[in-house]
Amino acid sequence: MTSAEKDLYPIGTVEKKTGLSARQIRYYESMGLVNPVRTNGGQRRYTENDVLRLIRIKQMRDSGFDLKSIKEKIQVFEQKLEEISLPSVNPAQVKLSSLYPVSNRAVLMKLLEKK
DNA sequence: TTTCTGACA
DNA sequence: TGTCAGAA
Repeated sequence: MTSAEKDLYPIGTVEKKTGLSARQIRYYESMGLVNPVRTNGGQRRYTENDVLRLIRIKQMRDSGFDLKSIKEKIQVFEQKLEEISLPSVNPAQVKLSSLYPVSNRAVLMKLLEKK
């Protein structure tokens, strides 16, 4: 199986997949909660990971968290991703299994499709 | 037709 | 957040 994770969705599809309105999706982006890429025409294109991230945001929102808390949560998450991505870090020094329930870094990176 | 930005209720 | 306008 080749690379089966290059799908990009327009905001309309994301609305259906997440249950959020385009208004909310764009607003969350302005708050730094998601970073979709843009087409030449300026339209937003979301990856599967952006969709999953938006679903998590929606769940947290429904759980009573304000956007500020959610934003902080995401920033901490991104920060941890950087840590485990640093080639200078020895796997033995990072208790990956205690941070995320994945068997290895490749799986995690694929799940989050980060550089 | 769909999406974009800005703006107003 | 919803929704309208005007443009792409």
